[in-house]
Amino acid sequence: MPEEPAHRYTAALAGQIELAWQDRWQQAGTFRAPNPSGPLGDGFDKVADRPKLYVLDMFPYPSGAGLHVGHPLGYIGTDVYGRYMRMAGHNVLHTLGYDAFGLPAEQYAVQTGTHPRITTEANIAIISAQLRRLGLAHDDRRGVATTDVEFYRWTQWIFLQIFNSWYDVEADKARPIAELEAALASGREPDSGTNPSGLAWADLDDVERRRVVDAHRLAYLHEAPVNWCPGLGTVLANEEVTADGKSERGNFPVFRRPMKQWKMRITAYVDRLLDDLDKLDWSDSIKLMQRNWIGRSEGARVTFATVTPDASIEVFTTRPDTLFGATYMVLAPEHPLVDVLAADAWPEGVDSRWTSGASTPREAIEAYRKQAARKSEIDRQAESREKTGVFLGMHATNPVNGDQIPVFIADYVLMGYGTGAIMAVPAQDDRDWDFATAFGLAIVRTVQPPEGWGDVAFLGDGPAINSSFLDGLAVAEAKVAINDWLVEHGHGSRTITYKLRDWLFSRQRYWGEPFPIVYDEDDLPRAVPDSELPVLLPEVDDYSPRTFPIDDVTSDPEPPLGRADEWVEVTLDLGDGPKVYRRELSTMPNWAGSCWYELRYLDPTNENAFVDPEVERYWMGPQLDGDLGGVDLYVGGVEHAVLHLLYARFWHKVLFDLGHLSSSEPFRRLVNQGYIQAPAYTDERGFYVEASEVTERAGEFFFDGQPVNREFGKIGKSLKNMITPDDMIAEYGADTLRLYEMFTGPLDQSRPWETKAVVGVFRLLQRIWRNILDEETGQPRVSNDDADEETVRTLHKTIAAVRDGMESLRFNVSIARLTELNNHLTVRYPNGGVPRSVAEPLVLMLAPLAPHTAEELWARLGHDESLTWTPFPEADPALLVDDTVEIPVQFNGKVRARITVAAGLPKDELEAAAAGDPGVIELLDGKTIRKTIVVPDKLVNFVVA
RNA sequence: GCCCGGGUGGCGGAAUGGCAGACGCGGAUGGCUCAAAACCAUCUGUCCGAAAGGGCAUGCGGGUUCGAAUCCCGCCCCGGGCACCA
Repeated sequence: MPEEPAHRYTAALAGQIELAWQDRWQQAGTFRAPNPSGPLGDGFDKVADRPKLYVLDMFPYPSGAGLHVGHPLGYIGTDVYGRYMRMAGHNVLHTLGYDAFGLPAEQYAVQTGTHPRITTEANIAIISAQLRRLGLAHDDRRGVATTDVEFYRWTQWIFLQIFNSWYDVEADKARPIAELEAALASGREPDSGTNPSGLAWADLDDVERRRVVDAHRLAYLHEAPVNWCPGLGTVLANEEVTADGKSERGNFPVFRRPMKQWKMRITAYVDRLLDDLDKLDWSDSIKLMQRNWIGRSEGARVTFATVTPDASIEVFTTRPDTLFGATYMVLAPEHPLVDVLAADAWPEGVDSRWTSGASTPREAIEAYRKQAARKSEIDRQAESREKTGVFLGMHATNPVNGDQIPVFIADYVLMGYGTGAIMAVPAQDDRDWDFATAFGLAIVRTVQPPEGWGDVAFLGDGPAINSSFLDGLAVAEAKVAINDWLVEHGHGSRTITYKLRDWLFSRQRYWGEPFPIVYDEDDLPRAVPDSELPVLLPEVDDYSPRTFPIDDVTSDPEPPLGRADEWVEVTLDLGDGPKVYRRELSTMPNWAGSCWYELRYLDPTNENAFVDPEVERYWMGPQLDGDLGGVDLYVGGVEHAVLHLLYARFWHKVLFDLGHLSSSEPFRRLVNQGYIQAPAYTDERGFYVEASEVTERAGEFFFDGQPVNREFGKIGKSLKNMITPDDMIAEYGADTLRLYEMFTGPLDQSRPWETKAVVGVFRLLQRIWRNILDEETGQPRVSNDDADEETVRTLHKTIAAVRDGMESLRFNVSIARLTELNNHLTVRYPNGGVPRSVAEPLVLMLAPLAPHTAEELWARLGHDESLTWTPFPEADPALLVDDTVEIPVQFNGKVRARITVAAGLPKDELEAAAAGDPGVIELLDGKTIRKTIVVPDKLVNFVVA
């Protein structure tokens, strides 16, 4: 029997309402944000007097699995905020595109032969349907994908801007490379390290000059160590390499070796990337992560002479004050000096621990390098690991005391940081201590540890000892003194180093942006002219790179683009007549598109520029003195705290330097949303198993009959624990899903998914609906009577609290306060008749959170227009304060009584009222008041004995 | 290993130096009903107590303060990142 009232708020009704409103919004173009000019400029005059607001989400990768319930957390958050701010009077720009180049589509293509574009477009279609169903207020004209030809054409253009630039340290900004060429021609010295020949510019031939210029560019070719997997024919990410040095796919050996790669000179920007952090509205934790990642440290370079002339070892140290305690040295196994320095034979009486049993140093080095090449960097830095290494059979001279100290290679020293070599001071460094202990090396303390310090390194401050002229100085003083000494005697200099390395920009893959670069007969790179853009990704019949015998370390990769024979060679006229050139075969990394997509959203159809300057200035330009400009609110996962956010800041600054942008930072305010976590399960081997097929018996978890371990982590394919929004929408509707995700906690907090708790917010919508509409007829059951004073006060307190929650992105509190208001109405008006003067603000406050339901209620209350542009209710400050307040009276900080007094009672009167209260007098009997703390409107605390 | 974040009832959370546990889920009891569901009402941190009332309680240990979930120090556990996953 269908007992249910015809107009009750059910999942079916919610679904109908939602689809109808989504169609209506789309037809009306409700969420289209007009630009100040250009093709998207229609209707700007209507919003010209509003402040602008640019809200941005980190865009999704269109994975084949579609969206999971974790994705929309941020999207709903920005949607609620954007809708609220629009009602609060702003011109809001909000849209969403796709970060669509990437490995999964390519790997699928390798396996199936399906073109990644087909897979990607199908995935985008699925995801955009999922997103549309959430009712997000996006401007549908702006949602570009990084794989669109008209998008990556500009990614290539920006690459060329970077390629055709150099960093002028004097001017502290990037400048066009042509200006460098002009300066070099008129006598400017090349930057250090860019002219290995040492000859004057006039004495260089054309090719040598081009090499010098190329070495200045912000995008340049460089030998960089990578994980080379000949069996797969490609370079792998550290995460694709297993602990024992095999590829995760295929289980082939992986070798760490240098390879010629494109790099981006992000290190030229370190100081600006650091300094400008101060001006950004980002959380302190993210700023700290970026600072630590950049890793600026002040220290000294110290030169250690060896018996080989012209082959002294340069080290960077942050502790030059400990130089007297340097009892040995370590080079990274890949360090170029290793081959130069290594002795031909072991010295007489060499310690057997130093040789690893090899008969000559070179033999030991070769074996050790092989072993080190199989380890990941994370592994190599793990402090817990046992220290390994081999002796080079030779010594270096400690410049301060002339001691001959042995030189080793060891994998705990990395080529990528500092100079790739260290002076080892076991007494003041844990890793050096462990190594020295294992190899029987001398340990000399040069900082006095405190009394009773154990048999371990001492990293703290204390007076210098065993250090000649430094003795007695504290660490900071000793650093200054030794630096002066090093400079004076020509053994070193004060320097600053950074952990940040230049950005490795090449990928030996198919599904990415082709480089707009060709090589000439001298094998030097040349820019493809802007008029030849885009360089289209060619068709190939096989998406995999050429593979090699699994232990062929030395062969060079042949990326998939090499299979496009007709494409690889191209005839161009680069100003010296038509010639045949060979194209760059690698593609750009996935990060490239995400470095500038926020700019393209502003002007997605522009064919003449990546963005129109006027449009960019309107949406992202600096607003006040000291403001650097950028997106007004950027929301995304904290996993992008360093890489994406640093790369995007870097590109933005280059474009700013070259005069293409008015803003010098891309993201003015950043909020990291939390994760929705879900249980994931690993089997005995540590591999993830499909979470939906795991069963629970008596608190234990089983997969396919075998016990598995439960952990909580990010939802997604890698943990095999997908939960999709589609099921939730089918069961409750999109507004309920939106409310649930916003209700489970503040936006920046992670939370576990709990399907059975979703019903709570569904009931809230149902109760609001019932308080406003008759469930039998669907007609309003509100009255035009005035609300009573308590209801009016409750309404205004709710408005203030809801606004506060919206602005601080703590929507859970806004929802709780709306629930309280609605509960109050349910009790006060059990038979209907909620005053319209309360019902309407309630609907408007609900609108950013549950827009479909709110629109429907608003329409049924008799409004023809969408409430999207209706002003958000404002609280009357006079109604926020009550006439009387209840004050807790504490004894020694514990509440013992309560008194009710007039609000705003001054301190002395409040104290008198508390002391005069009969209950308090009784409690005070026999006690002495030592002190009284009075906080008006808050509490009274008697400190008694 | 290094860097960042988090830990409050059975569960999600509220309170950011001033009444710990708002709001919701779950649970209990009652109403309505022939009955069930739905709905409505009341209760629901824990221990002692018939009650009144009181003790304990915000991962663990210490500290600052009249007063600490909140600030400081040390530890434990969980999550994120570590440069070619996105």
